[in-house]
Amino acid sequence: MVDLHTYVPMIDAILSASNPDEVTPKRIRKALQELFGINLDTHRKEVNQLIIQRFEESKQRPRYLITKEELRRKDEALASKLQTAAKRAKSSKSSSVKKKKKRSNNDANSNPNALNLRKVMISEPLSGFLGETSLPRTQIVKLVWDYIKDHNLQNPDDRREILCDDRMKPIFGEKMTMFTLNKILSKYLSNSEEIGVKKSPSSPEDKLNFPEASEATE
DNA sequence: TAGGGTCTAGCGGTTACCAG
DNA sequence: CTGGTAACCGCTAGACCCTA
Repeated sequence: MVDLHTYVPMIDAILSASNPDEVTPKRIRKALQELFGINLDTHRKEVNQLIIQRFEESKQRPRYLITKEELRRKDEALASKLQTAAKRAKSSKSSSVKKKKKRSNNDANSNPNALNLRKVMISEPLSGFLGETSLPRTQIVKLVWDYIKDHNLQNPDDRREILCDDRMKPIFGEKMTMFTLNKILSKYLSNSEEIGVKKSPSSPEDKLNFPEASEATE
């Protein structure tokens, strides 16, 4: 039985010396193997868990060479990677489980939906129309619908169609359907609070900007 | 065969309409 | 009455393929 805690000081050292954008549990494990001349493959899960644990604790310790903001961002990035690694390790166990087409309600409920919480920047003239410069997307849609109903702008023959008034025309045009509403809205909404905000690595362009995001998981 | 890497569907929120 | 559909978004669980 290997006492993994023997390697804690070295894990800490690697974590503190590593670039959070590049470090992964796998890389740390491999570094340990090289440094100590051992094979940790049979203890992979335990080692990964220990690395994640040390990472969490390392967040409590100060680092002086970078700014607080930089530190916060790097920690968030690494935390995200390590958490994803932990999730994947968990989910991989169920790979043989019968496929489910839909996720359970429990899963959905345990995940606060980013779409509902994340604020988007509203550009002119929509911001003038709504009187807000940033709101969650769902709230923007709701506000627009409130306005439409308050002013009775739906086509009585086809209530999916919206006949825009003078205030709406510069933004939405003469008329639109409830489906194109979202499409038009998206023209005036931008991501997000700041340039370079963390985006999903799932799109091709993001992979270019965040190449490590797709390789960091274990 | 386990686990890493990549890809994709579904989540929530809004509404009205239509088919079963 | 209920569920599906339509538009849009970022994130993530889960599926699938590949590698060691």
